[in-house]
Amino acid sequence: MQNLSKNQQIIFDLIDKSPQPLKAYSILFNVQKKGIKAPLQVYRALDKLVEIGKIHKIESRNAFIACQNSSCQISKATAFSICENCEKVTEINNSSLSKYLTGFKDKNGMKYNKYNLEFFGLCKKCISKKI
Amino acid sequence: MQNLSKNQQIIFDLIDKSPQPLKAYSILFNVQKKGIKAPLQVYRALDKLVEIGKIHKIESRNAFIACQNSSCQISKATAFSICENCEKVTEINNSSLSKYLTGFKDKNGMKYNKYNLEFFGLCKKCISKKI
DNA sequence: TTACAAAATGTTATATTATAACAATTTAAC
DNA sequence: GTTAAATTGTTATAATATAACATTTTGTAA
Ligand SMILES: [Zn+2]
Ligand SMILES: [Zn+2]
Ligand SMILES: [Zn+2]
Ligand SMILES: [Zn+2]
Repeated sequence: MQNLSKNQQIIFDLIDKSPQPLKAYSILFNVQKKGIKAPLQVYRALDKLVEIGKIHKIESRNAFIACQNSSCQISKATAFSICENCEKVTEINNSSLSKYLTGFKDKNGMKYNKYNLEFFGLCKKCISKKI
Repeated sequence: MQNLSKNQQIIFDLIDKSPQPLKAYSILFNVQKKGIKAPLQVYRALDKLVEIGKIHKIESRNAFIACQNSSCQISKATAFSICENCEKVTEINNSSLSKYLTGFKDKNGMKYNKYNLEFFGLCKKCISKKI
């Protein structure tokens, strides 16, 4: 766990406080008052934060969420549940699932060193609202 | 299995013949000689093809691949292996995996109706080349 | 066979997401 | 202190995707 640089810390703090995933340009808008003015500054910080496992990218949403586990072994094994109604995203921390997927071998002979899994459905709240 | 419209058929044929996933603007470039001139025409066909399960979107690559199974129950349960060296993508068809994931229940009480899984690593060829 | 609705198409403009290229500054290691 | 690596700053541009609106085609049923 290394120290974050100024821009990395500003952007991580914002994402970490957010209850839902944030998009890059929404992050940009929110950190402009702190002196981060250009998309590239945001993307560079995001790249680094993803690389060190402090945040994850939700690929189907082009959005970023703070890691809710212990940096997921540097983002090598990630799983999320995504509510298609309210867009709430939760990181799944389930050892049976991660064991199964980490140990998974397909017949194609590929050697996997990473996976990303996204489940879609309705969250408890949205089910109970019968939406 | 409904019939495809003209644009849908043109674009599906192109994707289906391709050994690797295709990106939207690469598709656009390749079908301009067939009269499809605007991005929106491509995206509309892609949306429809995804909806009916003839193709899948590889989210981490923003690219599209023809379904290699039987339209994956209308794209509700998809898994891919992606070589990070040569970018070869293969659709995984493994009933143990799909059973496990379709039956997966997390403690958060969410009801899942869909998932997408992407494995990353090195394909056989790239391993043997020791890249 | 006409009338209607749904789906698909055509077209222009624009929004959103992401990177290239280059220069300067800060940080960390030796 | 010198150097290399990482980070930052800045402008421009590339790549991905959708909005809005008009028209045409297709399927269905009176
Ligand atoms: Zn995590
Ligand atoms: Zn919800
Ligand atoms: Zn499929
Ligand atoms: Zn390969």
